[in-house]
Amino acid sequence: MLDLTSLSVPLLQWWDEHKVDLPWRRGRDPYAIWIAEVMLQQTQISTVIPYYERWLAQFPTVEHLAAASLSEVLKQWEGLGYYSRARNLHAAAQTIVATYSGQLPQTAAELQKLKGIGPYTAGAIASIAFQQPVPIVDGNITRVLTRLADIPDDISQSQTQKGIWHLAGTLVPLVRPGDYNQALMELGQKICLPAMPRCAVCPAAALCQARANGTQLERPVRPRRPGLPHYHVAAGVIWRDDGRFLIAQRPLNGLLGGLWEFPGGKQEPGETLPQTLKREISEELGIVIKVAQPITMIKHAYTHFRITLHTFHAHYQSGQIQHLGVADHAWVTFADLARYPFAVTDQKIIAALVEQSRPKPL
DNA sequence: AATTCGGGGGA
DNA sequence: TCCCCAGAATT
Repeated sequence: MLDLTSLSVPLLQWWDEHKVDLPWRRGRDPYAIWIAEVMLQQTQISTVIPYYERWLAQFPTVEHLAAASLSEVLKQWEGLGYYSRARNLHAAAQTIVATYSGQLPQTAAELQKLKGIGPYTAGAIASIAFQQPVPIVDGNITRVLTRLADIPDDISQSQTQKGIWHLAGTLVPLVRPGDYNQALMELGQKICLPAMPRCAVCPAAALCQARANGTQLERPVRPRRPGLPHYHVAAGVIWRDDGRFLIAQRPLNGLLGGLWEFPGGKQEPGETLPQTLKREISEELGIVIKVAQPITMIKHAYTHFRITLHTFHAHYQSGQIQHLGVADHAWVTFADLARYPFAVTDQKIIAALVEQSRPKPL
């Protein structure tokens, strides 16, 4: 049987020499580490850094976050994706203030009771902020460990995941567990790369079973993903006679929950796009509109499907607005938009509107 | 156990 | 294009 128990020694030695300076490594504030770990869920470091800096400036403590409104919180998260993370951070902050006296719990088990904190984030906070010798497993560590132990099983299977977590648990050292966990992730990020692992400079190369077997590029084993469906979506900038236009807030749960948008929806078979828009506005808001000229067309890929978003000018005609498929609505001017959190596609619509309303050069 | 949640970066 | 990313919650 393979012996990886000595892994932490060369790994920590490598990390002490090569570790990257990151904003969340400059202090020991558990709150700041929590924010960083949640932002880093499924999100790359370079994407997170500017959001992290702005967040801590706006919400420097858990009390500041707990006291903020959901709109303020979503506005700070705007563009980062997986918006339930922001809603859960907000809710967990209020729990921490109300039932933990404003202090994060120190054990992984207690941390995991908070909204938005699962096995990874609980282990990360417990080991990095509180020096608890508990394991973590993320995408990087999954790749490193399936290579070190040359695990041939499909990592999407819960049985395989369980095995990887168990292996990770046997490797965590009692000294510097947080540094060790970060080092293992950074090894995956800098050395044990998905398509081109740099085995020649890897501090764990001598221990690596996949390297010995020549199977590095076949680890980890993932299932194939089917092709993504493609939808056409119509959205409207619906004008009222006083020069204001309509925006709507999406339901708090589900895709882009709580974000604002130009209302509309998916095209159904046999429909023209203007028909789609008129129908969706009727179904979601209960009003009748007249669709006018097209504004712009935007392509966007989500995790499980792709869309082409067609946006039109439109005019309010009749009916009283009801919240049939939206959480809220507002009649606004351009100057109002800065206060509302929008998804990236709708930010592009706004940019197109601004561009078209600017006087054209001759 | 499988699906649903964003958006960007890199090969 | 496709893969990948310091995953969690829901069904």
